[in-house]
Amino acid sequence: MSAPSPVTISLPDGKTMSFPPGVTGAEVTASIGPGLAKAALAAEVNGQQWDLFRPIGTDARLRIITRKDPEALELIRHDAAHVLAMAVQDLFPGTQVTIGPAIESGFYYDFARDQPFTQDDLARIEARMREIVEADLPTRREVWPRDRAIAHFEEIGEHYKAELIRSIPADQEVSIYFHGDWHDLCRGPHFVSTGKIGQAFRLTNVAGAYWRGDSNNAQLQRIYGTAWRDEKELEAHLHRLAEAERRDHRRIGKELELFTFSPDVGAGLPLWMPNGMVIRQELEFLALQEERRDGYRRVATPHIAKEALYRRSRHLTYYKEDMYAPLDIDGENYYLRPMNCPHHHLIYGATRHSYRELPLRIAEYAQDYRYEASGGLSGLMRVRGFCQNDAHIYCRYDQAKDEFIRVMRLHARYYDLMEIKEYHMRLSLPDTANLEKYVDEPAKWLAAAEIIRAAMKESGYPYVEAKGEAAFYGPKVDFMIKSVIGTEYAISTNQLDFLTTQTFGLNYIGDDGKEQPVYVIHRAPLGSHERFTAFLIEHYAGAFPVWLAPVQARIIPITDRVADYALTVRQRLIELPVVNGTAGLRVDIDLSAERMQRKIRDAQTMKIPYMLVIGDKEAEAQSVAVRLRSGRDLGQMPLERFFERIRHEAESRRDVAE
RNA sequence: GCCGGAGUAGCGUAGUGGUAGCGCAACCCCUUGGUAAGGGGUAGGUCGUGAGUUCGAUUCUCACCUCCGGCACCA
Repeated sequence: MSAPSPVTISLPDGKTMSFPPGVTGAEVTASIGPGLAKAALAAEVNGQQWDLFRPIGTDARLRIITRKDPEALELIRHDAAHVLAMAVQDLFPGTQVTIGPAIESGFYYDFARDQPFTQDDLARIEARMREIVEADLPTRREVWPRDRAIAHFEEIGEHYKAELIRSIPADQEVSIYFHGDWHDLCRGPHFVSTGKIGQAFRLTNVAGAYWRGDSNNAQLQRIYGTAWRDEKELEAHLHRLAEAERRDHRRIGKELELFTFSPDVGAGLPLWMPNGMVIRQELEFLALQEERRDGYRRVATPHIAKEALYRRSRHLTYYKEDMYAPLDIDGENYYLRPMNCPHHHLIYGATRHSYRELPLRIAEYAQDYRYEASGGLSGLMRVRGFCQNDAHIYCRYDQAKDEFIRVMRLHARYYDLMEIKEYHMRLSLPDTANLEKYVDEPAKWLAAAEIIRAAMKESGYPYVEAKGEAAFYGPKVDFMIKSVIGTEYAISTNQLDFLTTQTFGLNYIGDDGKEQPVYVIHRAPLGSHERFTAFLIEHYAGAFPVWLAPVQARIIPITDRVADYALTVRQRLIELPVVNGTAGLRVDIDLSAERMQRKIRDAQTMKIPYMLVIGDKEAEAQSVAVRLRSGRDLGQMPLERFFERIRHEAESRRDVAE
């Protein structure tokens, strides 16, 4: 980093410009080099817009950005990507460059090279990058005709670059950025020299990535790095990563003994342990209560079905790749079901329905199996066997919007209860340019999308639209969350289906005595047990509220003298009537020979909400000494008062503020 | 599925061409202790699975399984 001083820049018409006192002392850099090819339009200094010149028929701009500016981050990262490419080509001649953008928290560059980069290579590359930054090579921008650029990059063996330029319209010029002799096709902007990047960067990892994001293309090697304005920011970022790792549901799932996997069962097929099962059951019990309030009725259906069912449902047309191969039973193909809709549709179809009895809402926490791509499996977030909080609502066309809204409100109740705020809603639509993934009924797609838009508008929830994300049978609203490692998942869904009435012949008798088609809403506000629990583990960092905690209270006797009293307290807690509890309170007792401090530590490690310390004083007073996992000591509390407190928390599903 | 990396006791890890240590957990003994680790001892591993190379493989090679980081996929 250069010494703080006022900055003077020469501009194309010979004038120079110096910056006002406000930026004196700050590091000031320009987005394009002093070899500015064309004139500047405007500059931004400390957030203020400065008009400098009239445009001279060009898109070239001068923007002044100090390193303190948040925008500097993107420049630093983009510059770092260039310097990364320089270093790689310097150390590994013959490696072709492709693209290298700035991304959230860093940058990457994709290279074409036969040999993989090793961890040692990364260290060497990073060292070379530091030298290039130290050398402070000046940046220069040139504008070339497209054809010259293609010829040039082909000549120097950069075939990927040449291909990129070919996709630019023929009459356009392209900008080439030079850092010393090294140069790259680039739109810019860049700092005036490589020294402006600073040294607060790290190369983090290498990964495979397909050329132009298409798995039919060659696979390139992507080197990722992180870059910041100063060491402090870098440290803070690394610290955040470490914190995220501590919340990772895979790690906590192991520590708290919630679930496990076995190679002998298979990839993506989770085994729920007793502690994890508590969370499942409590979620299911919550769903049971909420759905009963909303008029749902429960059903139960098998995990498999014959091929004919999935032919009829169109799963074998649109969804076969995601299904496990069939089992041959007595010469017939049976499939593990990937969804529950067909089974539920058969239940609807088993009886006649009058318009008066609609909507009919049938619900089931139902097990599904999907043959997800092996590389996409991730802990409980993405699995091959899972249990969905599923329900299908069969209604009249004129009821669809209101039913959809009703489901949105159900989502809102769940999200409010669990204080889930970090998510966004996505209206998932078909890709009209690529309809083979979807049922070919353009008018019905439009009508369904309009119902959802109207429902979303009326309920007032913000959302974004996304093409190519719909189900094959209809559009939907997905609730998108991010895992702790930054991967986005749909955690809840609310879908509209116009196909089923045709494929399954589902209808109702209208007030005119004639058969009318039904509309179907598929919904899973709690997603699957697997993904939702994974999310909750990370959301709560394993410190579940009392209603979800596998163990809600642990009794810690200080001496053997009070063991009998401790056992009595435990039994009274277990038998305490709790309206919402699936099976009373979950309380255990630490009768080990360890010291109290040690027992407290063990309970803390398991993130148990309540530690009930019992010694002679408590036994004498028929009380418990209550410690919260936050570390707060609530002191001695009469038994009855503690019973009231924990019962209230379990029933309301809301912890008392600590 | 693809590219790369990795699999050693329940968990976290060290290590080696001559069949393996450490910490935590477990178990036993001593300690009966007042809010995050008292002390001592014992047991526990066919080093992911299978094949190959070798006098000898946990170590080297290959295949498979599983996991991790990305990419692609993701109702």
